[in-house]
Amino acid sequence: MNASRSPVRQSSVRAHNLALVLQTVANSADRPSRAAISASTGLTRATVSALVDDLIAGRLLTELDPTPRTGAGRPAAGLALTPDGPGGLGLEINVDYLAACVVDLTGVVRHRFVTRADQRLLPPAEALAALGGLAARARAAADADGIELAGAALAVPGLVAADGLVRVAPNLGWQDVDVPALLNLGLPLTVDNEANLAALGELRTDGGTPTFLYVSGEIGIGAGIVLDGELYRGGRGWSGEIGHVTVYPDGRPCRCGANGCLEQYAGQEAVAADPDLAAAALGIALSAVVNLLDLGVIVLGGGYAPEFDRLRDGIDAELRRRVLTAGLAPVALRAATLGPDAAMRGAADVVIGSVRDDPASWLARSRPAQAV
Amino acid sequence: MNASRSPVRQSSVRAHNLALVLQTVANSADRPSRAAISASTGLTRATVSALVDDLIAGRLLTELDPTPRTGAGRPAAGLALTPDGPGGLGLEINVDYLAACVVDLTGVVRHRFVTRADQRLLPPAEALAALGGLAARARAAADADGIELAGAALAVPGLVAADGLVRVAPNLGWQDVDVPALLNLGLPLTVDNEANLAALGELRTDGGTPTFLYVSGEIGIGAGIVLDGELYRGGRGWSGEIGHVTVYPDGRPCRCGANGCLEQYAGQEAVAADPDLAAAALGIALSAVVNLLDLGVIVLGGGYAPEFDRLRDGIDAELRRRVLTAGLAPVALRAATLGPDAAMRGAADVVIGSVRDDPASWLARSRPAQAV
DNA sequence: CGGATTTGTTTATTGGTTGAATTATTTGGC
DNA sequence: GCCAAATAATTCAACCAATAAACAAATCCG
Repeated sequence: MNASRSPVRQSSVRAHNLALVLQTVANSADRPSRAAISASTGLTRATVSALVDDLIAGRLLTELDPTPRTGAGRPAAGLALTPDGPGGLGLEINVDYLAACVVDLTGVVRHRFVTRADQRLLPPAEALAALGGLAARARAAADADGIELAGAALAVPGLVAADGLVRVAPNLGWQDVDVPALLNLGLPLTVDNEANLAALGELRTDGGTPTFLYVSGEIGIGAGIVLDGELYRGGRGWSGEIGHVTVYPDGRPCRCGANGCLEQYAGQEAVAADPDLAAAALGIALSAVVNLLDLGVIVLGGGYAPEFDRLRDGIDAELRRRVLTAGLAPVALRAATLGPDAAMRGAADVVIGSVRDDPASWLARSRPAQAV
Repeated sequence: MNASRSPVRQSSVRAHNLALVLQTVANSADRPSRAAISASTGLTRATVSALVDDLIAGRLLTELDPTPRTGAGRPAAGLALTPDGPGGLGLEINVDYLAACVVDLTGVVRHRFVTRADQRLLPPAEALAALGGLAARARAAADADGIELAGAALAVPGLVAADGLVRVAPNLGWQDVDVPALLNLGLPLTVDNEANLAALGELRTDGGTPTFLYVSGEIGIGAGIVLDGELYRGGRGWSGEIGHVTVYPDGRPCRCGANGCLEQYAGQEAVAADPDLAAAALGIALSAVVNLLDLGVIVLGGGYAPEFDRLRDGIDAELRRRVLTAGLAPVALRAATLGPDAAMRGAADVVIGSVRDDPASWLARSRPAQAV
């Protein structure tokens, strides 16, 4: 148990239990009743009722008239997340497109906007201005649906510091771009690495194992490490740079200055040129990850997903050979289920996840002008 | 915020705040007063007083008569951890010795017992029986000091499953040894990998950065990954197997069946034979770790500690070359401060850490026979 | 010696969960 | 068709723990 550094007051108890109830509903396949929530959380029915009342009043839950249950006794009222409560604005900027989407609390993509254009030619401020326009359209669409955006998150193909400063995004040609200063949406904005956010997108859609590695193969190679349902960002937010893990110490020179980086053997071009070489290199690097972190599941996304069948066996062979515990428990390899939208979806999920994880803060917000 | 799966009742609030107060005292360089604790935690003085009363009654804190303070106003009563409260029993079994120690709540090693003998010749049951004898001596010594052992933890050089089952300890010749069944001390027993526990030992003594990698070079090479002050054990508890990270894909064959594992280039023999080669190989593997996990500190322990000066530059060179973010923030390399006792110390620290992190459970224990 | 100052305790209040009793709404048996 | 059993949800008194504010204790300083 890691006792965090802050005191707990009674209101924290309520905040915690509100989150507990909301997440129980969210993670439930069916529509649980108050009594079912009480049974599965250990809270009293009375307490659950009180909490649910708050969540309904705050437009996070709805009671469904048609009760999906049978048996003897008073029928239960099914509870579910509201599709017309708060929503998340997911944004992505990448080499050849801009994208925005609105996801409601239930996780459904309600609106999706994409602009194809080469972003490498533009100064960051212009690219972000264009993205701001897209975001405004998304926001108008959300307003029309009665969805109040709780925040926005932006996926960037680069290293992002904790405050949203993009230190370097090589394929965009960006360096030290202060995104929050250039992209003011009037919403709380989170900026994160695209592989990180794509990993979170996979987490939410999969629903299965909460601990896995997501590897995205584009021009560069990035990875998102999800441990116990949470993204591991590292000390400075620069985790997951698997593209620069050394595979062949004296191998091909990399643009980063080192030799034999994975990126040179399993980047987009390399995969196209020689899938077997790419698979072997990936297998070597992934074995290192599994030996270090004891992950049971690896998800291949981005450009790897469509090539999955061509890569699988080659990767598997290396994993079986090089992972110390491969004999005790095999490593599962899967293709990502989300397509190219993964990062944008993950970004939106981060926003709605923040509401689902801490509904009390959302309910307590100084209610902003509804649908300006 | 990760809302965990359990409900929070009022008693949890108290449990949390008890831990908060106790840890505030533990992490304080001086002897804080109730008022100082109140200021640094945000709890009311009245609340702190009530909590401190409980902790004193439960023999976790003591009030120090000589108050180390000056100024105007009523003098404060200094608070400190009691040296005669609960203690931890740290155990270690390794290739050529058995060891046990008693550490009190303040972190001081009160007693230490070591038996040198080759454990590879013995069946596991016999080795554990001998360890049990050592543990009994340690317990008697603790009793004589008025220390009530809160539990025991055992460091083993091998893969340990969550329930204490040692799946394989190659250098002991163990396979599937059910340690808790063979070593009944009448105390809660934790079994963990030696590198993991040594890492925790370093964490407690260092007190500095809570995120680092501890690498221990013995016959095999193990690593403990400490993230935000907590050991990362991986999905099945088998994290940190850095010894089998591939360094040279087509290199020397390893006893694990793969080729080019770090262990073949930086194990005990390899370091002795060619320190430069070992340093380069370590540097390559450590670069992979840093690229993946964004760690800022690496601690070299075990057999590496005495060789630190010979290894440092070679490792550093590879890190500078191969870590993508080396230019943005350098990686700090350090030798471990704890000697060969690190794992045993870490084991004892785990026990006293469990009391410090959750004093409420300790206070609520069905008081066992004192000093049987 | 008396005011200022800081520490620690006492007391009434508040917020939030609990448990038991109560009300509500269905199924099923006679 | 009506009553018993069963299940769902709400109401209400009790309790637990933190809070705020007043109060008591112990020292320094002028």
